[in-house]
Amino acid sequence: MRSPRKWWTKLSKPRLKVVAKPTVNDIARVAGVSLATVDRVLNERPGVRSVTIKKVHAAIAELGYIRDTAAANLARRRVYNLLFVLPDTENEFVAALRTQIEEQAEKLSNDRTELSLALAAPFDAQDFVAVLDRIDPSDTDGVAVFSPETPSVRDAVKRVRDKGIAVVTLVSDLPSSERDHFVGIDNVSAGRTAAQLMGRFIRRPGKILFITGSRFARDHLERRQGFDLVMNEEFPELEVVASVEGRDDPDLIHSLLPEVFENHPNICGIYSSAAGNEGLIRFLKDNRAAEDIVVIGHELTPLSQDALRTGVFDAVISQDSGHLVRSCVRLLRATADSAPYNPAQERIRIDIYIKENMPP
Amino acid sequence: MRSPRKWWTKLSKPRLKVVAKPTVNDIARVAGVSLATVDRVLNERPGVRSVTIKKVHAAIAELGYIRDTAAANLARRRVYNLLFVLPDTENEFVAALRTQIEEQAEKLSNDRTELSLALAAPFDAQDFVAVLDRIDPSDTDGVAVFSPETPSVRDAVKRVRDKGIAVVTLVSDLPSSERDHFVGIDNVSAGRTAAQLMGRFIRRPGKILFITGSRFARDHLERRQGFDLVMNEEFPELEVVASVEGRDDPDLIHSLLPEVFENHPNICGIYSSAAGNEGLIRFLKDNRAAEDIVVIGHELTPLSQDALRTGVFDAVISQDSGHLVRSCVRLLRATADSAPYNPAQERIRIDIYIKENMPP
DNA sequence: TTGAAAGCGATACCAA
DNA sequence: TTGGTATCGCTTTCAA
Repeated sequence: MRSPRKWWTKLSKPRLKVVAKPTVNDIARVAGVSLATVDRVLNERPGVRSVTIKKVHAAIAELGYIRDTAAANLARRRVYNLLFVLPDTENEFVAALRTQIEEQAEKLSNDRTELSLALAAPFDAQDFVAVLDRIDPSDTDGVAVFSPETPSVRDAVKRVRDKGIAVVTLVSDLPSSERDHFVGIDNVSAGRTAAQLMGRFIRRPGKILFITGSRFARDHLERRQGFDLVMNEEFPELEVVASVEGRDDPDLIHSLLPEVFENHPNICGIYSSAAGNEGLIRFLKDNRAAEDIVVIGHELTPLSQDALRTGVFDAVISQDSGHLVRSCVRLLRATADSAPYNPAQERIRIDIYIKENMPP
Repeated sequence: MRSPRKWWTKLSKPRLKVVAKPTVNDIARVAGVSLATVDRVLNERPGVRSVTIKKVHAAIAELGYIRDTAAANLARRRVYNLLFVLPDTENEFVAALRTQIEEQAEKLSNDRTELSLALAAPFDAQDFVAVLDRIDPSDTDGVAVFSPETPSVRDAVKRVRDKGIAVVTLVSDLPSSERDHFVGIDNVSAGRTAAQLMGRFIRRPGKILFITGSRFARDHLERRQGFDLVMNEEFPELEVVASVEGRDDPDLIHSLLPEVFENHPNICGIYSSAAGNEGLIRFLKDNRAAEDIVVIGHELTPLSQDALRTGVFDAVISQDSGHLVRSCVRLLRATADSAPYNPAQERIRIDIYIKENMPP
C-alpha cells in the first residue's frame, strides 16, 4: 500500500523557501528599492543607475520571480489589435478561415484582443501591397497575411515589420520577407503525403492529373514539388501528365477538365492541390468514366466532406482552420510582447482525412 | 480604389454608445447600488433582496457587461489544482502524456494552475479506485483519469464528482460514470480508419492479425469493434483471424507472435490497437516472411515514427498528447468554474500518420 | 535617478 | 440587506 502522505506528485517547480510566488513587492523589499524602480528595471525603462539595475536583477534572480502577465495587462490596460489580411474569395477554405476569425474575435474581445479583417483581390499582388502599406502601427500590433508570393509583397511585409508591427504569414509562406513566423503546414510534405496515398490507393497503371491554383501561390507550387518527388521515386509506373491552372475557380476548373480527359484517356488519379473543388466534384459526378479514379483534394470543408462520404474523393489533405487562427493570435501576441511561445503547440499538422475519420 | 476610411472591418461586437467596456463600477453606478452588492449578484451570493437583484441585472443587460476573468482571478487569488491519474506503465504513449503534463505544469504554474500526477497499477481497477477515493476536494479542483473500465471504477468516479470535483476521462472513456467530459478520440472511428487504410493498402488476399491490450481497456475494445465493422462491410476477402492480448507488454507480445504466425501462415496485415509496439517491431524486423505485411499501429512515438520511416509500419493512428493534456486542463478549469468552453477546440482529432506527414 | 500613491477590474472582509 | 474599503500584482503619473 502506498504511503498516505505522498501518493501524488506536485509537478510545478518546487519553490525553495517561500510558499507564495514572489511579486514585485518582494523584489522591491529584497533589493531595497521602490516599486516604481523595480518596474523600470523590469520593463527596461530608462533613468535607472546601473548599480540599481544590478541590485534589482539580483533580487529577481534570488527570488525566482516570474511576471504575472494577467495582472500586468490589467494594469496596463493593454489591448492587442490584430489584423488578418486575406484574399477576397468565395472559396470554402477562406470562408472557413473567416468564420473562425469572426467566431474567435467574439471571444477574444473579452481577452483584450481585437481582431480585424482586411481583404485584397485574390492573386493580385499589387492589391495586397496596397493593403499592407496602409497598416498603421498606432492602431495595429500584429498582422497575419495569406497572400500570393511576389517580390513586391515580400517588400511590403518587410515595411510592415519595419514599422514595429509583428507579422506572420498564413497558409502560404513568404520566406525572406522577414515575417516573424509562418503559420501553416509544410506544403512540400503535404504534396508528398498526397502522392504516397495516391500511389498506394491506385490499383492500375495510368496517368495522374494535377490541379493547381496559380503560379504565384507558393503553397500550391510546393505541393506540386513534393508530389512529383514521391511519384518519381516510389511510383514510376504512374505518370503525372497535366497541370490545370484553375485559379481556385470552380467554373473554370469544370470547363477545363473535358479537354484534359480527351487528351489523356487513361487518367487514374487526380490531385487537386488548390481550392475550387466544387467544379471538380461536379465534373466527376457527371462522368461515369471517372468512377474508379482515385481523387485526393485539399482542405476539409462541407463540400469535400460530402465528397469523401459519397466516395468521390478518396482522401483529403487538410489543415485545421481553427488551429490556424488561434495560432496566429497566440504568435502575434507573443511576438508583440517579445514573449516566448510553445513551438509544439503552434506546429500545424498535415491532417489526412478519409471517410472514416472525418469529424461528425 | 478602396475608401481610405474603411478598408478593414473590426470584428468584435460593436458596442452601442460607450467606447470602453463596462465594469462593475459602471453597473454599480447605473443600478444605484454599491460595488459589493454588484459582486453579490454577479456571484449569486445570498443576502440580496430580489428587487435589488433585478436592478443589478437590468444594469448588466443594459450595459452589456462581460466579466473580466483575469481581473477576477487576480482578486480572488484563484488557483486551480488539477490531478492527472495515469497507469504506472513504461509504455511510450503514457510516457509522452507524462512528459506533456510535466512540461505544461511548468508553464501553467504561472497561470494559476497547479498540476499533480498520481499513478495506479496498470489494468488494476482496484488500485484506480483506491487512488480516486483518496482525492480530497479541499485541495483538488479537477481530475483527469485514464483508467480501465469496470463498474467499480465508474462508481469511484461518481464519488469523486459527488465531492464537487470536476472529472474528465482521458483516452479511454468511462461512460455512465457521469464524468464531465471525455478527452480523447472516438475509438470506434479510429478502428474504422485503420481498417479502411488496411484494406486499401493490402494488395493480396490473406488474413489479418489484431493485437489488443486488455479486455478491460475500453479504447481497445472500441477500436476492435470499428475495425471489424469496416473489414466485414468493405473487405470481405480479408479475414480477421486472431486477437493477441498483449497487455501493452512488448516482451509478452514478442513471445506470443511466433505461434500465431505458425497457426496462420497467410497473414497479410497486422493492426496493433494497443501499446507495446516495441515487441511487434522487433518481431517484424527479425522475420523476413513479414516483409510485405501491411502494419498499422497506434500513437506516434519515437519508436513508431522510426517504424514508419523504415517501412516496418505503413500507417499510425494517433492522438496528439499535447492536445490531450491542454484539453484536459481547459475543460477542468472551465468545469470547475462552470464556465463555457469551445467544443471545436476540444475535439481530439484522429490523426493519420504515414512516413511523409510525420513531424520532423 | 528615485519614490509615493493612485489606479486597472474584481473580490472579500468588516461594519452598519 | 447593504456599503465602505483594503487588496490582488503590476503599471503609471507626479513629485521630490
